[in-house]
Amino acid sequence: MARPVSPLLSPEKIASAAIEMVDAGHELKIQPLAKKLGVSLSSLYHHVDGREGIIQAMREVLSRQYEFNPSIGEAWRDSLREGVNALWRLYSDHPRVMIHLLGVTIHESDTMRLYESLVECLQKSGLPDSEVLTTLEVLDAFAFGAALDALSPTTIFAPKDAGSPMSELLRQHPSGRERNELLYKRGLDIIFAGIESRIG
Amino acid sequence: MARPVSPLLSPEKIASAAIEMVDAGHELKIQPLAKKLGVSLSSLYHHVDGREGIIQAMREVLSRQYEFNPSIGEAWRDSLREGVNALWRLYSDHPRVMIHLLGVTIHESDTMRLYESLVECLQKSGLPDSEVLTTLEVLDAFAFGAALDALSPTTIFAPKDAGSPMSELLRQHPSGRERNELLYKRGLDIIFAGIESRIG
DNA sequence: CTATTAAACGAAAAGTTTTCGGTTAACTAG
DNA sequence: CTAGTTAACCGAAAACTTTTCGTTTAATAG
Repeated sequence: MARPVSPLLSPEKIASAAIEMVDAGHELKIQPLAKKLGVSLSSLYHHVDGREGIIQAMREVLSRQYEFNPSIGEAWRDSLREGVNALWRLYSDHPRVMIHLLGVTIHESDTMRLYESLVECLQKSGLPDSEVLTTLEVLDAFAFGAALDALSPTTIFAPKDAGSPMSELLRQHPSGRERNELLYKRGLDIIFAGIESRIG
Repeated sequence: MARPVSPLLSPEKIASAAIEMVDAGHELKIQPLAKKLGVSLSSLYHHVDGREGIIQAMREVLSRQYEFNPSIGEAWRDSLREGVNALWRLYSDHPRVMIHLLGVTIHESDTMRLYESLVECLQKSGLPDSEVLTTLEVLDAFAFGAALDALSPTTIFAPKDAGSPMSELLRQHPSGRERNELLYKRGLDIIFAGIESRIG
């Protein structure tokens, strides 16, 4: 086969397929990716610079996808919560992809704007300037950790002793996605309460 | 070479070398690992079940290394803080190893005991039973996220606009290890304050 | 003392990623 | 409306990694 009338591939198409693949729990392998895209293995190399290039492309596709426009005139609490939720969605929709992106830094262009919005919210909150960035980092770290938590097996804790204080609690504890979402919501509530107490 | 007088290898030795390797920022590859251990490639396969087996062995070595014995009669705040610090040390001493362990679940035996201690602290705090496990998960997710944050490049935020509100803050913001530790300490303070406000 | 198991090795096999040479379509000048 | 260049694809080979296998010899058990 020679050059087709319209291109079959593009960095975006490759990245999207790779994201699907990784989200589905598969390893990021080039051969299966080519098969999924219906092209030959070597064709991929005309659009991205190997495995590493595919990861870069995934990063770009995801940054573009998760924009955030804070509503004007909203209370800082609400804007901040919305903004962290956007971050959480980015992370928790694609935790497996995030692992590949860890060394790479998403922090740029579109995502940068999200962080800047969050900084503004925190400044409005009355938090001293010296604490704003660290607080943002705390929120980010929590959202990220909570998203990766979703990769844990459905039952995380499995105490040997059925009579332990933990076993009793586990009986009424949700699992799976429900557990993960509760963890995020509760954590955010706790951190917000913690921030308020620093302000007041 | 044939069977040596005393074995050159063991799962523990292999795991420790692998942990060193990964901590140093290298990929987990079998050939370099064998070289580092001064044995032939194939010898490793007598002690561990391939790559996956090495990861299991790393998990076991690390779980054993990070035990935690809460002091009797301490205030719950102090015990809880100490316990979370133990978790944080485990995660932040080896963030790159943690990435390999993500799907595998450390949560067992030694580490399990740590979680159980933390549950007891939280119960003593007066938090309603229905919130204890989720709160533990929040602390764990934060510690994990904060540890992975250390893998980010030294300067995380790099706004284009030098006059943005963020740029000003960045000028007085620490970087590298200092930044990461501040983030953890502040986050823990915030979460503790948040927990207190739920109790009170 | 002999049989079995353990620990190592080298070489081959299996699996993945990357490169290369070849083919044809699209684009760009003149 | 060519002719030359570039773009997009393919198949095959090369380069790397991981895993398996057959062989050698030391330790250990009966």
